[in-house]
Amino acid sequence: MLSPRKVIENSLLAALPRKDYNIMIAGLEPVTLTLGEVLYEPGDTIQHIYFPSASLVSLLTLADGHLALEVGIVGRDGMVGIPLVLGHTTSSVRALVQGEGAALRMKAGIFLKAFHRSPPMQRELYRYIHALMAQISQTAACNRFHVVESRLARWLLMTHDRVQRDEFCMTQEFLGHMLGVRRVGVTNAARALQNNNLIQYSRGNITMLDRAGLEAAACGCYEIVRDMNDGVMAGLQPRQ
Amino acid sequence: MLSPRKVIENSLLAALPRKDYNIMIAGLEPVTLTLGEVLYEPGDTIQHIYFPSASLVSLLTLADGHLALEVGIVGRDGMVGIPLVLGHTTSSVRALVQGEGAALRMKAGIFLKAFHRSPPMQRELYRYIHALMAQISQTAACNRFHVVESRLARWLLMTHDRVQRDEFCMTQEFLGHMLGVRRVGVTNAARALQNNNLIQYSRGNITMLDRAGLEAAACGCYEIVRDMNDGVMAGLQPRQ
DNA sequence: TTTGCTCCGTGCGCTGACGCACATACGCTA
DNA sequence: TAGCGTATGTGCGTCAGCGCACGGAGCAAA
Repeated sequence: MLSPRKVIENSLLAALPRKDYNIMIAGLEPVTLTLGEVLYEPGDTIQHIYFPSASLVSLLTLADGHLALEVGIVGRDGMVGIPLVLGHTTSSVRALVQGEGAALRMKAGIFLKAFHRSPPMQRELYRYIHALMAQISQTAACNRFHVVESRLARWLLMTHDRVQRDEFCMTQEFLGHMLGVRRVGVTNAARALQNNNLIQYSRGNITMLDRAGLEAAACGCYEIVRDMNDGVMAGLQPRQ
Repeated sequence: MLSPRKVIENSLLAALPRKDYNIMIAGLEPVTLTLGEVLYEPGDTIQHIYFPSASLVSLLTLADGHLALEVGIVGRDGMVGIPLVLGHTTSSVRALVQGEGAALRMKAGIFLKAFHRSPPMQRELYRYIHALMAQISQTAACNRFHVVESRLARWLLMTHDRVQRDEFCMTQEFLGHMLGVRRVGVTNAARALQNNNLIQYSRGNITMLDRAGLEAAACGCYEIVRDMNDGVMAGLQPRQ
């Protein structure tokens, strides 16, 4: 069975009152998401929703046979499968596992029942959707206006916030798909960051060396999104 | 008082059952939105929500003192003030009136009460939010990957769908803010479209000449977003 | 008719990123 | 320790879009 509550490391679940937590937990099963696994393609019917705990999932939009572009990151702060919450059964983006690790999974039908029985879960998810929309919007502007190096720094920071490890695995090819640029573009940007001793890079292993330095190298978009998220999370407690 | 129901030209309101429509209508007041009016800035507390009927509102993200970038368009198919629906009181984007005309407005507090009393309104708005997220995501990719000319064509088509007039008023400067490019970039793109007899352009007045041609000139993003919206709208009826 | 304002068109040097191709480096397996 | 596959580094020509600056054209009030 599932491990005791305190190790359920997903923020949305952790914030639930005991009663609602029990409603949710009944249908959840622990899974391990593997790097590169695709949870949904655009248009796919959503079979399961996922609450990442130690894993990380990217939401990607595709365009005209082009490269993909990441529009959102979901870690232990969120849920994958948001369309269900909004009364839709299909995903409009690709959901790709970008950080290997643990998650809790639930069948779509069971989730919907539990969701409708739990007003606190509803409130949390709606607020999370607000934060996600803000994240997507800001990322859109960032991808339009800022140079690759700043965007890479932002992306590393956002990832770091969610995996809570100083080292993670990520090839440049993969990063190119996230940022919507060529691998070579990532190579140059990563080397620039490495030359400034902000990160350490080797064969897919990225080590964060200097968070403060990275925040300086990143564009303001990182802070904007982070602060908005804080606002959301802070807002979770006082209500009712 | 408000005009009879059939001229309430907002899709979300028009789709409501009589009972729920009456709940909503009680708090609505007709207003005329004027070109360039800012309904919210990022961080602003939302005082009113708006259901555009003949008007058009752009959702813009700002970045580092850069140009703005449109992430979404709201016309008679939607509502402005979505954060309220998601339990938040502040906007994370700028809402700018981009097409002058009529809308129905409601005070935030009254709206929230009405919203919570009307499950059909809830269902419709949640489904609209799904469509809006899809629109934002796809627009993000489009703004990243496609050339100005295609994006301009897409933008004109999306606007045309919502204003349902063949002519509308829009300076190139303004368009630059929507697409996140310089005015001169718009000039070049607009001239290319005009040279192909797709639009007619003069001192802020754009006339659509050839929709099919514009669809050919636009990137696939237009169709992707439109089809997803159709899916949402089609989905509104059969449920329950 | 002149003045003034807003809007649109053009030119030019610059640069970030692209697309393509090839060269190296690491680490695993045989 | 030779070989192979994956991952990273480099080079080069091209181009869309930028920033800046100025020229011209339509419209309205004086």
